[in-house]
Amino acid sequence: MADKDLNTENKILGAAEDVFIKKGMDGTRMQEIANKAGINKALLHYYYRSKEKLFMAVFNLAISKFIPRIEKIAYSDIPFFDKIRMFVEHYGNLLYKNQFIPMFVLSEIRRNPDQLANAILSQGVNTDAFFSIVQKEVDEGRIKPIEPRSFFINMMALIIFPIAAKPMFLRILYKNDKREYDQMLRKRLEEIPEFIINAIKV
Amino acid sequence: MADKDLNTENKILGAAEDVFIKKGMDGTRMQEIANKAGINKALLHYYYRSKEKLFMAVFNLAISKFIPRIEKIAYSDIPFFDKIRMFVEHYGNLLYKNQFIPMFVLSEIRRNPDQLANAILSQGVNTDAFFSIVQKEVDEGRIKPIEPRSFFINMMALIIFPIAAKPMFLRILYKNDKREYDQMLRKRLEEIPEFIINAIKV
DNA sequence: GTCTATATTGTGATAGAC
DNA sequence: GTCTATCACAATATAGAC
Repeated sequence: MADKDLNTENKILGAAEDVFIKKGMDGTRMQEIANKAGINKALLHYYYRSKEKLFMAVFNLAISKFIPRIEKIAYSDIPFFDKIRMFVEHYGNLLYKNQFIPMFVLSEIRRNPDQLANAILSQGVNTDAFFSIVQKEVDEGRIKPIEPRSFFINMMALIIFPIAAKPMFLRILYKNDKREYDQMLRKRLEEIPEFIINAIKV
Repeated sequence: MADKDLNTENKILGAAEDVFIKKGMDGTRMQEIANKAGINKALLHYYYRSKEKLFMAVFNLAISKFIPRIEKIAYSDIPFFDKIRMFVEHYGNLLYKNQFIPMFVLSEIRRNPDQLANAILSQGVNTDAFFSIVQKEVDEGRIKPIEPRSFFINMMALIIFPIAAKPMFLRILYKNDKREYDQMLRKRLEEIPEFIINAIKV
């Protein structure tokens, strides 16, 4: 972050990403962003008029990178269970490498649900592709009856929750052993699809 | 809240619970608590010396009410799968009736992990009872091999995540229809145990 | 115990020199 | 474009009257 060879605007955005995503809107100080970017507070306001606008730039950037893009996998020509495996592997890895993202998004939406949910919707989440293939599996009797949205929520819960709740589970169940916790998270990426498949197969 | 027949200290604590649990430490203003309690700011400091101390009172109270107490179910004399059903039913209902609790706990632990995880640990979470009965089921070949902590996390994920992420899923998947979302949450309490049982049964 | 008034501090934002 | 200095306001906390 804040590399010497970036222009000032990008240095600011990079530093703002770091701080906002770790600490959230309310927990972030403009001073900390300025320090991390190697400039002073006044320049933040020169490039982005307010904290709110800088935050929205970071939020929209985060959303654009971390919204699940499932159309490609959904419409690909592989068996349904392999689609599950591929999605969990792909999306789980993305979040594993960016572990602060889930709590960032959840916290900010809790703080300001209407505006920020709209920010997500306006970037075009496309879950319909996923829902229709799940429904088709159900209709054709290849998996147990399940409401596609519930199924989606189950899958996201199993992927996201252990990352979002890491600060808690790490201390309460794993004696603050970060290495072991991350090992568990990686192992989950293989176990979750099988867990799900066993749960729904006929 | 702030009923006329409560003494001042309890009026304050009740009002503080309402506000802190919805908005978190950073999002809460002492003025709002005072208003909701029907008193003025100075009295808050008379009873609780600082915002921090008032917050800790609320946090510890929340923890004492919402930590899962699994020993009783774990050691009861019913089949393992019925224990799962009973726990999901019981704990799920508790959180369903207190839907702000999960994000409150997760957010605050993210903000201040060491102090607040200790606050939880010092109230004595007892997950060992649960872990040992899961391990026994595995050892005796009645369920598929699974690490007890992973299993616990899966179960908690399926119960908690749809509540914690409600502000997001409600708007993105349910067109802001609160009634339908709550209906889905209640229905899940019956579906989750079967989902889990299918996933692990041999 | 409860109030009003005020002190104190922190922080987002702006003015103005260079 | 970038800086220093400063403003303006919000929020916690305290003093002191009753």
